[in-house]
Amino acid sequence: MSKPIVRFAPSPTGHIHIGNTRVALLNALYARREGGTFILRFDDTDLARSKQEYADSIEADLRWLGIPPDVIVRQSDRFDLYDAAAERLKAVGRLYPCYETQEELEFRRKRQLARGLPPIYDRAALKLTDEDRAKLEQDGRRPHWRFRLEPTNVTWDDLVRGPCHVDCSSLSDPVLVREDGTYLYTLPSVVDDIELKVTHVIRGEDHVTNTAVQIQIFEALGAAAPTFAHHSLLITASGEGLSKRLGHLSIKGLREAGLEPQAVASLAVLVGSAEAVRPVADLDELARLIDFSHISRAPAKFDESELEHLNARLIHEMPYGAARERLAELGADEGEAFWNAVRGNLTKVRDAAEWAKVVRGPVTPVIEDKAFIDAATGVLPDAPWDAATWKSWTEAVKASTGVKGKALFMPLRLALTGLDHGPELGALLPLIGPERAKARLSGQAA
RNA sequence: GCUCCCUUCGUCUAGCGGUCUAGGACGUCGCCCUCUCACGGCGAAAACAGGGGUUCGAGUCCCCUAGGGAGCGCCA
Repeated sequence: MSKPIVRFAPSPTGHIHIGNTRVALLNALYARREGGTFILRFDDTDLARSKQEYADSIEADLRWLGIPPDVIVRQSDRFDLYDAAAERLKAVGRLYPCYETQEELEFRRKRQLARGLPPIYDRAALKLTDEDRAKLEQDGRRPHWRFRLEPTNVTWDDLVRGPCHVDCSSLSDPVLVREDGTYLYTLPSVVDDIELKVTHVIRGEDHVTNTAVQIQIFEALGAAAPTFAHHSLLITASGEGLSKRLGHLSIKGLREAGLEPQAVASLAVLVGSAEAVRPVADLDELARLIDFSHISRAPAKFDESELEHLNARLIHEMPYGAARERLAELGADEGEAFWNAVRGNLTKVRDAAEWAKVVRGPVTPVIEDKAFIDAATGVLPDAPWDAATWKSWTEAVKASTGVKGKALFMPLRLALTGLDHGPELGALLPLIGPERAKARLSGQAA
């Protein structure tokens, strides 16, 4: 089998969210695993709503996720192609002009709905004579163009959903070209899939009905339809669908919240599949876990708070090398020993800054029993300090004061770090060092 | 309103007629580790939406009901 060519085709009319990310990742990772090509195609035929700002943001999000596209195309650059395809469809009688206004259509839909009928276009325009059309044009009416569907039961074998069928006699002939001559998404999508030799269309199940229409267009254009894979949609824990309104679930928002891209990717790819949702640090490994036949057909409820858990677990095993650059950006790069000491206490990498401050200071010590702390200071081992220093010191304190257990350790922790919780002091003490430790034990902020 | 899809522990799911007293993961709870909070280890509780069929036998097949999702745009 040849290398797959896939595409992620957002319209740049907003920021992408975790639901879009699922589509992007499934496409990109599948292509990566199979040695194929991942195309980012901006479906920006709606010039009024598309914005460069959003296109830039989508590209940045994909890079952050670790799936930069191999190819980027813009539908707004490709109108010639669509014009040619439209002409071809007109020539074979599959694209016909209609003159109803949007108000008329809206009215008819409402009336059909009210009578319990599906709101389907009645194809009145097909009955128009040349004279009728000439008269309408004379009156200043401009046509929009519909694709004439064959009333067949279109079937395909979906990689996720298995055998699928849609009865096209229950569908409206789709409008392909607007009154102002611009294109709706349908025709450009099919034309580009043909032109770009897309082999697999991987997208959400909201496109299932569109697929039947598109298969007819592929055929009308003399092309073979690609393979389709329609995955289930994500819904929030409270049961609502995802929309662009959910700003905090935008990739931008998640990034700004300090989450790791791998945490987001792991959830987006694994939820709603037979694979256990778990943090996968390596995108190649995540790619290996994709199995279209094991993606559920039911909508997957996902819990945002799971993102934090995933993130924490990712960080607990994150090697210093992977964290180093980020720590430096935070001004919290205190070396490998520091990272290994604190990572188990972190939920986000940025939280390391708090512990860097504990190590580096200044820390305001908390001392309740000055006599005890003074006694402990008296038996402080000489420099240099290492991982064993804490143990030998606390044993000396125990021997000289008779204090043990929590009563021994907690006052020392509070004096040294100012906090009642945190990483093991055995690891922290050498990082704090004799100078700062002595100052803190004497009650000074250091 | 109509069409399509779906319904197994709290959540994501395994299950494709007997191997299911229903398995895993996350979460929860308990125990262990331990100077603290975490991490880690071990263990426990926890589900076949409801009702009819078919069958020797149903989580698995069929029908109905209920619930959920999607679609029915001169949006994508």
